Amino acid sequence: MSEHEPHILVVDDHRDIREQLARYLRKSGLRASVADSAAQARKFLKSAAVDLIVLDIMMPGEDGLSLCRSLVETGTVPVILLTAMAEDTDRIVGLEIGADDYVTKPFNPRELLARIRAVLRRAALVPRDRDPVDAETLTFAGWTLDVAKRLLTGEDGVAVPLSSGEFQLLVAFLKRPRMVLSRDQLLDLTSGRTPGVFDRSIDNQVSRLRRKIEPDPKTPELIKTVWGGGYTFTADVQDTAS
Amino acid sequence: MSEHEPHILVVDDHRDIREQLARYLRKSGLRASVADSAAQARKFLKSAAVDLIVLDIMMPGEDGLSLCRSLVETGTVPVILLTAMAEDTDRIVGLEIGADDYVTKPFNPRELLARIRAVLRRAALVPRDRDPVDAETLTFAGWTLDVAKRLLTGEDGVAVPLSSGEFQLLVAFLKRPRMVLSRDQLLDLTSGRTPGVFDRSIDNQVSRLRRKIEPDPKTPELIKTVWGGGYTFTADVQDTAS
DNA sequence: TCAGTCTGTTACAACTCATTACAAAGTCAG
DNA sequence: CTGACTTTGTAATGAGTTGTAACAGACTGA
Repeated sequence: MSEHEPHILVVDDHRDIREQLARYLRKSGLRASVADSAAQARKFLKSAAVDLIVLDIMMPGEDGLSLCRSLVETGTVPVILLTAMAEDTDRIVGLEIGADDYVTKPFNPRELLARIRAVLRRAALVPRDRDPVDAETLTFAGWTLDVAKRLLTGEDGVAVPLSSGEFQLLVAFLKRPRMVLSRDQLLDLTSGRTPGVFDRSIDNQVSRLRRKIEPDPKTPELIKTVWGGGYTFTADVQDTAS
Repeated sequence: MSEHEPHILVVDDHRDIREQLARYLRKSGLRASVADSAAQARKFLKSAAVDLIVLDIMMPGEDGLSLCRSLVETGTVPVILLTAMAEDTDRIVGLEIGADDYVTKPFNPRELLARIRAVLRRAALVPRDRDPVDAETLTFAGWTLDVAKRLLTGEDGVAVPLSSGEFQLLVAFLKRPRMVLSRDQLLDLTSGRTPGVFDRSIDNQVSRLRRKIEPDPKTPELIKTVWGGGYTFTADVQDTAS
C-alpha cells in the first residue's frame, strides 16, 4: 500500500518462478513487479522506479549477464543474480562482480528475501546522489551543524553541544532527508551494532535529539515518526562545502 | 567521496576482471584505480598514493611475482596476489616473496573485499615510513615536528619539549590521520606493550599531549575522542623529507 | 469500542572518559 | 653512589554518555 515499500523487479523467463517469487515478496511486505526478458525489463525500468532487481542469468535473447553489466555501469539499481547451480557459478564468481549478490537455483525464498533485505539495507546506507560527509557545514531549519567540530548552532548563535551518539544520529538523518529509516538501519548507521531483542536505544537517542533541535518536542516537525516503520527527517538540508 | 578512503590499485591484464573489481570496490566505499600491466602499475605508483595493490600473477611482459618482489623490497605497499590456479607452488612462492595475502581465481568478490579490509587493518598498525630514519619533518596545524630531534615547534617559533612517550604517541597519530585508533592499538604502537587489566595510561598520555598541542585543551580540535572507540587525529599532516 | 501493538519518556544502572594526585621507575650531574 | 628531577603507570574521583526497564499514552484494525 505505501509507496515507500521497496520495489523489486523480478526478471526470469520461467513464468512459474517469477510469479511465485513475486507473490512471496509481496506477502513479505515488498512491492514486486515481473518481466520475462531483458528487453521487457529495460522497458519497465524506463517508466518505473525500482529499488532492486532480481535477475536470472540464463534467458533467451539478451541474457542476464549483459543486462546486469549495463545496469551496473549506470550504477543506479542494485542487482541480485540468479544462477543455475553448477553451470555458471564460476563465471559469476570470477567475472560478474558488479552484481551486489547472487543466489544459486534452486533457491530458498527465505534466503533470497534475506539477501534482498541485506542489499537494500546496504543501498540505503550508501547515499547515491552526493556524499555530504566532506561538507564542512550542514544547515537545516535554521540550524547550522559544523561537522568537523561536531557543533550545532541555532539561528540565535547559541551553540548546542551534541553527544557522540546524538551527532551521528543527526548526521544519519541529514544525509538522507525524507527517507524512512528503520531502527535497525539507524542502529547500524550510528554505532554499527546489530539490534538486540528489545532495543529501544534508538528511541531514546531520537528523544534526546528531538529535545535539543525541535522547537516543540511534543509535536516534532523535523524528525517524524513513521508508525511501524521508523523515523524520517523532513526538512530541507543544505550542505556547504567551504 | 572522501579522499581519505583507502586507495586500491588493481593490476590485471584482463579488462573485464579489473574494471568490474574496481567498480565493486568503489561501490563498497573504497577508492580504486586500475593498471593493465606491471609497467603501467609502476608508473602509476610514482604519482599516486596507494594503500594496497591487488595484483594478478599471470601477466604478459613483466609478471606479477616480479613486481610483487620489488614492491615488497621497498616495503611501502601491502600486496594481495591473484593466482590463476590454486597450485601450491604459486602459493608458496607468493607468500615467501612477502605478499600479504593471496586469492585464487575464480574468486568471490566479497571474500576478496574481506581480505582487503583485513590487510588494511593490519597495515594500519605498521607505519609506512616514507623516509626511514633521518631528517623527516611533519607539519600540522601550525606545528612543526622534527622527528630526528624529537622537537616540536609552534608557529611562533617556540620549541615545546616532548617526552619519549608523548613523542611516540604524536608520531603514531601523525602517521594515521583521521583513523580511529583504539587504546590497545595506541599502546601497541607507542610501547609495544599489551594492555593490562585497567589501563588508563593512554588516556594520560593523550591528556598530557593535548595540554601541549591543543590551543584549548578543554575542547580538543586535533586529537578527538571517539566514544567507545579510541582517539582520532583530525588535522592535515604534511610529510616533508628534508 | 477494545485489545493488542507500537511509541515517548522517565528513571536508573552500567559504562566511558578527563583529570588530579601519587608512587614507582628511570635519568643524570656531581 | 647519591639526590634532585623527569617520566610514566596506577588509582581515585567526578562528570558525561548510553542501554535497559518500565509504564503510560497513542495508534491500528477488527
